[in-house]
Formats: sequence, structure tokens, C-alpha cells
Amino acid sequence: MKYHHGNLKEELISSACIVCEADGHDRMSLRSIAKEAKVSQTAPYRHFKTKESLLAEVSTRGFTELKEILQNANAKTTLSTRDRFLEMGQAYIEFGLSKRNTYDLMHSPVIDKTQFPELLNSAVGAFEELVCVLAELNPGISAKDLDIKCIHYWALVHGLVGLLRNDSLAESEIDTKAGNAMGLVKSDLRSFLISALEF
Amino acid sequence: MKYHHGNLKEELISSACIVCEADGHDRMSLRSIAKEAKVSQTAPYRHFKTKESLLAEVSTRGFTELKEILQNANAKTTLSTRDRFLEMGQAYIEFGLSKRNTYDLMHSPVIDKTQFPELLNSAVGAFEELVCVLAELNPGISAKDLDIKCIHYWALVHGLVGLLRNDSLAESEIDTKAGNAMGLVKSDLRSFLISALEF
DNA sequence: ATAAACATGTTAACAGTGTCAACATAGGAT
DNA sequence: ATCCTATGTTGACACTGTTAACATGTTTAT
Repeated sequence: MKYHHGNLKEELISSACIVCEADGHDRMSLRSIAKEAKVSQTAPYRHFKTKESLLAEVSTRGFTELKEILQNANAKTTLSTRDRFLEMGQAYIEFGLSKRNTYDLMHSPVIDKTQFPELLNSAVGAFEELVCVLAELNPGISAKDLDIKCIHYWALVHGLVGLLRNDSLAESEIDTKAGNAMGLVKSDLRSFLISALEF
Repeated sequence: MKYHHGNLKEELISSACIVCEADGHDRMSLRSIAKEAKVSQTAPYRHFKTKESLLAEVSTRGFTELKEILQNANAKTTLSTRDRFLEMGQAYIEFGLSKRNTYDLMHSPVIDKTQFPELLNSAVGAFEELVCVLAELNPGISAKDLDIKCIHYWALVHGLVGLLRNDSLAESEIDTKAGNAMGLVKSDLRSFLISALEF
């Protein structure tokens, strides 16, 4: 038996991750997290200066998980570089769609990333997985052009998640071109990525 | 002289627009908006069923403004189609960067767009400006390919705004490839868009 | 014109939030 | 044994969105 609780900090973070994905970061309260850990409502303040800093930890774990997912996709050595790149794009988008609320938190302005260097690092870490595969895919590319390509594809998948996540467009009963196009993309993500790659 | 106040609903919306852009949608309270309109804290409930529905109005105005901005860019008849397209991309991104908080609200999950058809329409309206110029830019393109192109560029600029808006990456003191690339893109948005267009 | 109906506003109150100060206790260091 | 520090609890504060009860101005029906 350790301290009062053991390792409350760790449990609070993992509880927060669960609650965040379940309820959304805007609907989750410190009190409910504390309750879930069977601890008083102000106990979290012994481990986190503010609610934002707890959310920053949740966000950090999100980016870390995303990075691992991208790494795994890029580690399929039986595939060509190009296929690994496609695999990563698909993996990114699936992450964004399946971990909706966590993904939201990761990109939410409620957390000021400049105040949490660890969070910043984890975000950059995920990004650099893309840098790796694109460098491999474009041998001899200049540093500047590589950077541009990275931004391009990162923005593409990020933006795409934002649009696909928006059920209002994708599943809208309104029969719009936008809605149709969304459904098209959603139903065959891979072929969309391929055409995007060949743009 | 009209009713009690005149047109409180209108004033509440425009106050909300101001407060939203000034403080961010997550830091703005119904009470503060009511105070700004010099009216009691529950007066808004005579005009809006819930806070979310007021925010939906703010969001709608954002999309309407965005649509107008895109229209204006596409209306510069002295320019080639291609240049108008570039102009629109630039305009979109500048909107996202200058109206940060409003842009956030427009893409925030706190508003369930399916519950506000008018909001949905305004969002689709902005999107369709892009459809127009891309159709013109690619004569004879199939409907499906046009849709794909639209999604592609919309996602691109949307994602790019998300990344550029993140000061943590763009202005990070940490000297990362990601940070450098962001600065690069930000300093010459137009040439980035050109290279993206020619991908 | 008078009365009923309605639209719009205010006041008071509720439960819920993040956060802080004051207090309590367990564990390790001296 | 005694002090110190890390960790936890209680109680309170100001703030939030929201509702119910009441007040008042405006429109409509008789």
C-alpha cells in the first residue's frame, strides 16, 4: 500500500481520457472525473494546476497514440513506400473519425499548446511520421519542397477529418452536391486518397 | 418607438458576434451578452430557446460572410479563372486567420448543425462557391471528379487554417521542421497555394 | 372602448461549474 | 519522537445556463 490513494494522478488522467471520449471535452467536468476516481472534487488540484492542464495530458496521450498508429502503418514492410503512405493517411482519418471527441480536444483552442511543451512535442512527433514517409517517397526532394508537401498532406487529412466528422454534411438529408461528395469520399476513402496523391 | 426594446433579437446576435470574436465562443456567456445589450440576463430566452441556438446564429453569419468573401474574390473579372481560384483560397485562409474565434465557432462541435437547417444552408452555400470556380477551371470534368476536387481543396484550406492558426506550431520557439515549414507557408501563402494547385 | 390574448421583459431561484483557502492526515527525514 | 511535506477533504465563492413566476407593454376581438 502506497500513499493515500496510490497513484491518483495516473488514474485521473486515464479517467479523463475515458470521460473525454465518452462525453466530449466541453461536457466533461473535473468533478465527474474526481467522482469516477472515488475521490473528493478538489483532489485533482493536488496533481493539476488547472483543468486545462489535465486536458493537456489527455491531448498529449491522443497525439502519442496517433503517432504510434502512424508508425505502425509505416512499419508494414511488405508494402511499397507509396502504399505505406496511403496506409498512413487512412489510419489518420480513421483515428479522427473513431476518436472523435479526443481528436476534437487535440485540436481545440481551449488548450493553449504553448503552455504545455510536452503536448507540443507529442503533436510535432506525430507530424514527423509524415515527414519520414514523404521524404522516402520523394527522394532527392529539396528541404523546402518537402516541407511544403508535408504541410499539404497534413492539412489535407486534417481538413478532411473535419469535413467528414461533420455529419451535418456527410449525412445531411438535404441533397446537396456537398453532401453527395462527402458520402462519395467516405465510402471509398482509399481511392480518394489515391486521387489526392496523384493531383 | 416600437416594442420594449425595439429589436432585441437583432442586437443580441450582433453583440454575440462581437463578444464571440473578442473572447472566443467557449469564454462567452449569455449573461455578458445580455449585459452588453443592457438587458436582464434572462431576456435572451425570449428570442433564443437556448444558448446553442444563439451561437448557431453567430455561426450562420460567419458562413454567410465567408461566402460573400469568396464571391468577391471570384468576381474579379480582370483575373483569369486560375487566379480567381487562388484569390479565393487566399481569402478563405485570411478569413480563418483574422476571424479566429468566429472560425472556431463555425467548426466547433458545440453546435449540432443538423438542428439548425439555416446554419447548414449557409455552410453549404460557402462551399458551393468553390464548386463554381473549380467547375470553370476544369471544363468537361466528370461530376464525380469535380466533387473529389472540391473536397480536396476545401479540406486543404480548412486544414491549413487549422495548422496555421496553431501558433504553437507556427511561432513555436522550438526549432522543428514542422515549425519551420509553417513559417514558410505563412510567409508566402500564395506560392504555397500555387504549388498545391499544381500537385 | 374595453377586455382578453399575447409578446416581451424582469426578478428570484436552481443545480452545476472551476477554483481557492483552511484544515486534516499519512509517510518520510531528522 | 518531532517536524516537514505530500496528499486528501470540507466549505465556500463567484460564475454559468436555465426555468418558473411575475410584470408590462402591444395587438386583437368583442
